[in-house]
Amino acid sequence: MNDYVTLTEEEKDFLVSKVICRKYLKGQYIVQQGDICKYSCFVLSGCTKTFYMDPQGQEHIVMFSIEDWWSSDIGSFINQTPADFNIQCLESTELAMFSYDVIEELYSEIPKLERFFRQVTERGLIASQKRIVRSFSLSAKEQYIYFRNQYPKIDQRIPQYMIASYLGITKEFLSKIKSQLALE
Amino acid sequence: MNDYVTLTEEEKDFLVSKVICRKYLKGQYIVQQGDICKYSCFVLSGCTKTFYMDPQGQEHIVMFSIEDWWSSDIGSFINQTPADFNIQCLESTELAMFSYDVIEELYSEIPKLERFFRQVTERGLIASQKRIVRSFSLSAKEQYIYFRNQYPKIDQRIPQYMIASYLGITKEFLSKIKSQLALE
DNA sequence: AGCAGATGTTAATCTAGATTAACATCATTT
DNA sequence: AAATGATGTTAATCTAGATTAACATCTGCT
Repeated sequence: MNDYVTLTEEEKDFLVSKVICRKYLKGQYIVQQGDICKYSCFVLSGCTKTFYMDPQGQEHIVMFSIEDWWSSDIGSFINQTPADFNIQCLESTELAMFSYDVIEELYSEIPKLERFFRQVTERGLIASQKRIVRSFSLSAKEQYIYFRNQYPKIDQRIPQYMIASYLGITKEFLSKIKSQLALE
Repeated sequence: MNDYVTLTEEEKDFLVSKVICRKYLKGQYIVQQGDICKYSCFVLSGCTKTFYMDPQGQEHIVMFSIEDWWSSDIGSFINQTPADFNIQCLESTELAMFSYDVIEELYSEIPKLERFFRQVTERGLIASQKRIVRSFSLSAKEQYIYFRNQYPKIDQRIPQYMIASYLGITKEFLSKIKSQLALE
């Protein structure tokens, strides 16, 4: 965060006093579908997956969040409505958690943060739109190659079947793609 | 916009003095892929399509913007980098255009606008994420039904082959879906 | 009126990716 | 070390949606 906003000592103290730092264990849920998402979380260490469970019980992974990423169901957080997504820790994960009430307070106390969070959201929107374009202009194989480049480390940290779910394909087909790529 | 921010008379005057209102004709481009997107545009009347032209020359429609929507390549606008998308008018279209330089000026003169644009971006991000989820949890037919409900009017205003492109399917398959739905 | 270009439909064939199921590996637990 | 459960691979078959191509309609234009 230091890269994006410069805060005075008092502002820093105020911010730190309002943020909740908490550690979750592997497997624990930060948000469950249907809950109201009370916190917007900055990942200090570890890894989370954000996923949607469809009526047929199929899991669709929307994003992975690793160190220095944000993790929350923004739709639920912003409007304080039931979450569409589950967020679960794939590893032991440390979070800096901004609660809904506190974030409004932070905006009025430290107007620079309004700008900061606008920019965070802008980057999120840009990434999300790019993902839509990829999903309909690239083949599954191309998307997997893109994924591998985008997250060179994450690939080793999470199981293949979750990568398949993130890409919107089956684990069997991902396996086929990987063996194809190995031959090339 | 009046629904989201309350401005004093001076603020209103200042805003109006900085915004460019312009009319485009059907077929004209507001942004072309590779350009730097200089304006973030609010659609006063008419309709635009935002699309990506892939290396094979295939057109992929990312969104339609009608009255009261925003239309821009935010990625390009925010970072002042070459645009990934084309934005073209499907009808004669009136826009309120906020230039990159002016928007920064507006944020510092009228801090309330910083909040307003953060909220606009948040709503955009929520919509974009929901679209991703739909694209991998709904069949083409279900997505078309969703589209028809979401934009009951747009359906009559734009050609079928563009709707197909928006849905990420071919026009022939959309035609098949429509005749299936007509029988039900 | 008649022609050209843009849009829409139908039907036959093709393919990327899904599904199913059998088997392989690897960790944990007992 | 054997057993259980979680993960990964391979191969056979199936299907949603793509492609191609022929034919309608529906413009506007001369």
